Amino acid sequence: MKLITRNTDYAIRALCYIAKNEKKVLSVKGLVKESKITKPFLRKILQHLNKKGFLKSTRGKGGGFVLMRKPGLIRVREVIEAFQGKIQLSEHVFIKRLCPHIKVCKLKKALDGIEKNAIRVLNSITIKDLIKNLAR
Amino acid sequence: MKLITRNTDYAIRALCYIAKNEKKVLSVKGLVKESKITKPFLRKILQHLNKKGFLKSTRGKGGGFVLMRKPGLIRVREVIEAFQGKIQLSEHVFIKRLCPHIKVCKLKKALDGIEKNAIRVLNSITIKDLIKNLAR
DNA sequence: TTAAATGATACCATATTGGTATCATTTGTC
DNA sequence: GACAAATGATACCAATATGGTATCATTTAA
Ligand code: FES
Ligand code: FES
Repeated sequence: MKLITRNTDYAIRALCYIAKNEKKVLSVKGLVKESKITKPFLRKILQHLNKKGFLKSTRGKGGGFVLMRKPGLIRVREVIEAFQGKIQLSEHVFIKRLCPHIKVCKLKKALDGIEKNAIRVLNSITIKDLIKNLAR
Repeated sequence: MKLITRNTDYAIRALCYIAKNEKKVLSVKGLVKESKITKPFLRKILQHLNKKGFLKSTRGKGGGFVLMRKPGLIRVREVIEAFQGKIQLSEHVFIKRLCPHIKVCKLKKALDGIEKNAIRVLNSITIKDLIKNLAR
């Protein structure tokens, strides 16, 4: 029951690294050295980030990726949702048929609350926030 | 990314139903009617609840299950953990190798906070709370 | 003795996640 | 134009977790 899958985790790291080198066009090859992820897997992740509008790619020799937006405008919540779909922790209702108790169910309300909190927190953090502390 | 799996969901419902009929020994057969779950699957869930100390079973003809503790002492968090293991939302650290940034990582801190909140909320809800509203 | 119950366990089906491989296309450089 | 270096698209495989079924053994009341 992880909030963040490996895909997403890698994606966030990749974005951080690209953000630290703003302006430069970074190829997968360059990123592989930093991240210790295999090349084909990282490629897949970057391609996805490209499709979802976080990165802009340039093809051909000397190509690579740059950020589409400023790091301060990329929210962790968005990255998570790009890879894992909308954050929905509160699915609890007897399979799919709508439970007759849903209006009064304390558990449902609790789960909704937890979800809301998670979304709020994750939405408040941007890539900029993450690279600030990582001195290295 | 659900906080509660089907197993757990069913288990909670079963506990609620048994709690509403305190004192009575309820067999799987009886519960099946109420819950619309198949018998073998429900059996598995009840057996697990038994092993984990939520229910006490009596075997043989006329046997079945009763609660081991008062509904007010059965916390939703415990039931979740009995089926899904410890609530751990915050796994984010470059696979398993401990990330060098873990001390300062804002994301890690955020995830920890979300997890803490979830545990707190789920720990505050008992089976008693859940059956209070379900008039039926 | 029999029927009704749970205990234990092994098994299968499905979905999700994690990861690899391959071919096609673009583009800078010689 | 040839070639190499890059991404695009896509198909595929492996591992794991979840959801669910089946079967045989054991206990117990009547
Ligand atoms: S029991 Fe139906 S929504 Fe909680
Ligand atoms: S980046 Fe390592 S703990 Fe967050």
